[in-house]
Amino acid sequence: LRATIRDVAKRANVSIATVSNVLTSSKYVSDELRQKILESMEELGYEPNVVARSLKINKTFRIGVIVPDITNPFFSEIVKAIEISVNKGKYQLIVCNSDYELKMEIDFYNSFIMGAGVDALILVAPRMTQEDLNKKKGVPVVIVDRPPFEVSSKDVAFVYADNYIGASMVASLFLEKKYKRFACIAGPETVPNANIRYEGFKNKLVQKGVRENEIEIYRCEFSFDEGYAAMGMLLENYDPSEKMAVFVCSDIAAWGAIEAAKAKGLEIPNDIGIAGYDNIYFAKFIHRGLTTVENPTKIMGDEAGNVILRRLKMGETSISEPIVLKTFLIERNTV
Amino acid sequence: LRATIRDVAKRANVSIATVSNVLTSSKYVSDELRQKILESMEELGYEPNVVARSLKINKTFRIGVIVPDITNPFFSEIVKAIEISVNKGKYQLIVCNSDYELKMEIDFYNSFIMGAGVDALILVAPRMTQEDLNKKKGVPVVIVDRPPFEVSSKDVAFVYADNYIGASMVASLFLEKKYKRFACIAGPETVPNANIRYEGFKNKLVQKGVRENEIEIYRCEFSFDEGYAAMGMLLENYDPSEKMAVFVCSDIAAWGAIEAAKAKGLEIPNDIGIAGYDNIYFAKFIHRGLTTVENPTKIMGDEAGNVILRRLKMGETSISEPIVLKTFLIERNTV
DNA sequence: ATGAAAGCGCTAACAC
DNA sequence: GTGTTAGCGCTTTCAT
Repeated sequence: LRATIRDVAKRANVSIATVSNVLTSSKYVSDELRQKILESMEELGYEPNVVARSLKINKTFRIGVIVPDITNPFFSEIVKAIEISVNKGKYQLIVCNSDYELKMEIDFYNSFIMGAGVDALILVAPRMTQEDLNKKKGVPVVIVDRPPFEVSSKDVAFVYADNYIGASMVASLFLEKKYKRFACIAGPETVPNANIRYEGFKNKLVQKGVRENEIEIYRCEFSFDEGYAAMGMLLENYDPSEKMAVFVCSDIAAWGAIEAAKAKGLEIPNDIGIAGYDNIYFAKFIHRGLTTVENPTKIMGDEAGNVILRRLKMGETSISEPIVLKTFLIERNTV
Repeated sequence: LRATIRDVAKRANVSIATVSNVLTSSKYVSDELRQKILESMEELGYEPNVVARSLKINKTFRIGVIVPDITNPFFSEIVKAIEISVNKGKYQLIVCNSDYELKMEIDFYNSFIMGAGVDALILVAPRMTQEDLNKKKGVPVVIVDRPPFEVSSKDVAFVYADNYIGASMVASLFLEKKYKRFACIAGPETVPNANIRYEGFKNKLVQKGVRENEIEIYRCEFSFDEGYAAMGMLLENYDPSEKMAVFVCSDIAAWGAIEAAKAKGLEIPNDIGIAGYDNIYFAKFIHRGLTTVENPTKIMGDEAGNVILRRLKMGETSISEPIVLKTFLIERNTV
């Protein structure tokens, strides 16, 4: 059995309070006793029980992270950045994959905000409605990669980049490169940013004279496989001479789309132009460089962690204004 | 402030024991009272405090996972599989990135096995020495993707595939394809499997008549960047007519190596053959298909979770024999 | 069927 | 400087 603070106290002939004092160094303890206590700990192989401490001080030093799929590089980059950021404050991450499913996401969310097993919660690209979100109890939450909205609590923060203008920049590029037909393989309708990207893309095109009903739209999940499948549908009767450019909702789906196009024998960007979104680490090696839009995973994760740390360590009472990050086009070789 | 079990009891005019009984459904409670209690909970927005429960029952329903880098697809696939597996038992994952650093790994390990903040621990491709590992206290640990060794505790399990024969299969393929020169971009010497892969590769070659001192060896970390850099060194004065084949320690490093070769204008596999290891999800799309060896992430993660669940839920007292998984060559287009 | 009370391991206020 | 003690929120005997 694991030794407790009592065992240490007994062995060192001191009270448990004194042991606790050397543990937390909250009070001065004479060198003599401190030494004896340290020895006793050593001999007993004692380590404090973090659960008991958590109960007492009402802090767990753990932060919940809900993410659609850790296997998607975009998300794993964010999670990594969050971890690095919060490690500065000795916090650990409890990460949950919702598998892109609303129901799982909500289940995780509810279990976190209620059980009090975490000190804070970070939601990455959540799909919940505003209403679900507002069930929030005591724990501070920060929402990453989703546009901000009115929120009932002063304890919800947002960190994101403006996807509308990001998407409009790819529309401009398509026009500049003289493509004749346009399509968007958008993300799921349940994802706010997916719709925003589509809108930004479409509106810019329309504004420049493209007729709205000439802009094709497809939908797919943010995954390689679904990007591949969506492109397959799009290509069903496509003639390369039409010079089409397609904006795919995310890099990982764009990669799938590219492979689908290649499988059909198409040359990129000559037979078809393809742009992604996110600028994941691997993007520069996808088909000699995927043209995409920067979505700063490292900065988003870092800022999310910072917001939490300020709130938790420095006791900042209400949470910051939405943090909006820079976005820009990354021109490479697929458009 | 969050409501406690006392508040609920008071509001429902019952004792806290009765409230607890409806929470845990460990004892029969009359419908009348149960109803009243449920209502009170609803009205107060009560949810049990998981920390207090953990302290009492000495279970946290959390499992620590230490992984070199969640951003590496090989590892994120494993973590995902572990999560899916342990979710069956309502366990959550605390994931820590050691950033491939021994020191961080050991620090995380120690903090986990001592603090008792987790019910079990999963180490993915750890670099610790046997000695470090044996400091283990009470918590069960399972070690994934590392060859088993004698261990002091009966509470350590192993899940892995035989990397020695996996690597020897790529050597055989190289020979079969009539390559004339051979190199291995191995992983770090601190990683047992990195050495085993190198040995398996080299020994097969030697056994088939290649002279040992003709097999070049380079070392790099399991990352894209380091694979790229290592290949850069190897290529410094390489003449394509020499028909070299290089075995890179992991798919992600192999991808880097491939990009480095492409950057030098080399054609793969004509000017140089490259094989990886792991068969990550993306492998089939790296340069029209990376030739590699299956390292079953899904199965490893799943089995690791199962071992833990059996130990934790079914109270299986000592832990299973090492679980060794199938491995096989995946021939694609880079060799 | 329900309640009283002990106690999980720790921290912190208070007393000496 | 050190010790005594209450109590964090829950589960679980043991009475009744």
